[in-house]
Amino acid sequence: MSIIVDNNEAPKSLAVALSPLSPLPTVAATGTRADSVFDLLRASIVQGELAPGSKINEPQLSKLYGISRGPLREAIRRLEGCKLVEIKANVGARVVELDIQKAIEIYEIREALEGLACGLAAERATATDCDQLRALLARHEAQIESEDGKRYYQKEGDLDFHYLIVSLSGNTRLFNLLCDELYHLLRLYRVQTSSQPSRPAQAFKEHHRIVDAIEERDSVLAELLMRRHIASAKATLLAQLESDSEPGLTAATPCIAPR
Amino acid sequence: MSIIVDNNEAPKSLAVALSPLSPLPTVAATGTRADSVFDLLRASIVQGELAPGSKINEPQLSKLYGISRGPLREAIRRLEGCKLVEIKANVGARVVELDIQKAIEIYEIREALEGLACGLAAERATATDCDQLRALLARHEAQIESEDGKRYYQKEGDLDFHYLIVSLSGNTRLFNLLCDELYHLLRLYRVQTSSQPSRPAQAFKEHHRIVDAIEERDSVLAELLMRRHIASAKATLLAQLESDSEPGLTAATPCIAPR
DNA sequence: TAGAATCATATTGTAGACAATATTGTTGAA
DNA sequence: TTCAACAATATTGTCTACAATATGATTCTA
Repeated sequence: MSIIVDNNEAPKSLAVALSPLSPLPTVAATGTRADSVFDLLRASIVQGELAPGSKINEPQLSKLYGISRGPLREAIRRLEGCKLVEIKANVGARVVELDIQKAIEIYEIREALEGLACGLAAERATATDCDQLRALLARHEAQIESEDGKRYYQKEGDLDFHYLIVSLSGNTRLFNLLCDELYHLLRLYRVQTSSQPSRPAQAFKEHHRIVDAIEERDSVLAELLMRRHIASAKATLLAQLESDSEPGLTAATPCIAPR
Repeated sequence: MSIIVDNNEAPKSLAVALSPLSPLPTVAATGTRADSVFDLLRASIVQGELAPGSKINEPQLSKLYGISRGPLREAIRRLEGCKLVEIKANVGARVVELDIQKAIEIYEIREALEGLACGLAAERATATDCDQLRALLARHEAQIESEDGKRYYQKEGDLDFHYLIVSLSGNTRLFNLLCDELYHLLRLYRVQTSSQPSRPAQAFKEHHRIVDAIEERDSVLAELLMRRHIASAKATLLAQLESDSEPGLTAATPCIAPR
């Protein structure tokens, strides 16, 4: 069932590049065309290849991916469910436009949900789970040495940590909510503010404290620390967005617009 | 904003009865067929007309609603986004099966999110907003007198209150998350445990205390009270689900399966 | 020239037919 | 009788074509 799209620019072939972003193995394997294209489109949006605010042109994309508009439209509906595109009847879909207001809303929600997740993780994590957390932090410490690793840590490594915590919460709906929806939006923001100095060292320290609390089964503290951690991240992001907002938020984004 | 449920069996015509459940006016007006059928299907699922676990048969439903499978499939994708159906590739969609585990997960999330919403509402609510809340409570008090009103209060009036609080939070994404997704699932649970004695008087008292806190701009207290309120509701629901679980949760549901 | 109405074009929404896959029932052998 | 392989059926996945709507350009009028 290999599908080969041989155009040079923009999105890649269906088989390759199923978002190297996802730390957890997604199904994919035997999915439908609609599923594959959903993954590809999501990756394109999240990586900024489809610029925020840009139009989703169905005939164009269906030609690009080599599928008909039927499954494409289903994929777009799923993207709508993830809040990555907005659909207006008889007009079509556009990639979501990010702004400071939306960032605030997302981080308010994230703070509540990850606080919950972290508290639950503290109640439910086994010794093995804690080992896993420590191992992840050790890896991050190593990566944080090099400049490349630092950049990775800022971009994806941080999310790795949060993925793991959320999965340890044992609440699968919470996991889906955060990892299948919110985190992809966060990536979109990170692409936009890619020139950040950020605060990897500080974040790393906070991660350690959070794991301490989880190991001690202190769910109240774990929740509190995670909420603070996210509040800090929010402050950092907002500061960057505000400093960028004058020159024009969307204009500054890397954008390979579909012709 | 009266809510009337007047259908006897199964889905209705496209024009009529676009889910009388939604307290807030949804767009609908000029939507596509896919939008209309989405609303109808969601109402059918939420009201238990399409039994939990039952198969979504595309040719059947497309004939029933008088549309082709294209827009129907888009509607089903949207239902998947709301977690009301589960889709397996090459097999199809089934109405979600509710169980105690899922109820726990939903209420854990709800507690965190509505706690957040209530805290935000306390920070942001204007005097007019508070008047609105008081007025709603007064109406509920009147309704709670009669048996019919009591039943209404248990079923929908309670959600009215929560809708209002969430809308006062000023966080539109939070509003969508709760009102467009979670609350519909809650209704599904309520249909299943429709024989409940419940605790309307107690809930009413708690609502009043919550409004007190919001009026006093005490966001920490408002969050705390809301979380407790939902924790109580969760305990009530779980007790009912457990008492029903022996005779068979799904078998006991009212179910008018599509022929 | 400015604005409104009209027309041409492009894009979305929908329908129906076909292909691919899963499900069900049947037959045959052990 | 039971199990497995196979065939028949039903259902999902996909494609193509057409209808409905929106968008943009053009023309006409004030």
